[in-house]
Amino acid sequence: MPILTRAFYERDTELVARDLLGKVLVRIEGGVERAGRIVEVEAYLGSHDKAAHSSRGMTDRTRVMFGPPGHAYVYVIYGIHHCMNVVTEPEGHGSAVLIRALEPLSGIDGRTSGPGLLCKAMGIDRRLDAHDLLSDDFFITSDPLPAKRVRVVKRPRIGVDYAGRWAKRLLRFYIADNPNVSRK
DNA sequence: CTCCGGATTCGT
DNA sequence: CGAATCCGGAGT
Repeated sequence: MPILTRAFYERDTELVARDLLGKVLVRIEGGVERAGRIVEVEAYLGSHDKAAHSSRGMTDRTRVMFGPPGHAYVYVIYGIHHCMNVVTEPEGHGSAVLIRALEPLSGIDGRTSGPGLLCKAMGIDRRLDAHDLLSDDFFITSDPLPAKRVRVVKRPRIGVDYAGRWAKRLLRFYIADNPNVSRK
């Protein structure tokens, strides 16, 4: 199972988002391995994207988004849940891909359809913010099985109605007919 | 320092 | 449809 390289992440964010579908997110903690196939993502294009956290400039929280690609950007939402992103494009761009749903593969207890739910099921929290995904305990690999031909659905991103015209962009991607997608 | 609101989820 | 519940970010 080859781990995705820095070069994979250091590309156009929409391409990375699309290519992450079908890849496998792995978290190993205390000898326990948890893994899930990525079936739904959203692209946040950079500081010009009004729906992206980075559009408010670099702050303590968003510094990771402006950092080098291939790192996790994990933040707390509504004081209750965590959301996980992977940083994309060259350092300084402020772009990332939000992981929104997984198909459970191994070691997973609980639901994985939704950004907060999958973080809970995978044991992902703020301690993993800024964690390098080119590491041996938290990474993304390509599918160990032969790549399937999947149809990708494009929709507006969820929960960003405040972002004006950016709310209309089709930057949410998911695998068609996959039952683990958070919503149709 | 205070105040506001959120890339969500769950229960009514 | 409203509550839960914390913290980042903006303003004083």
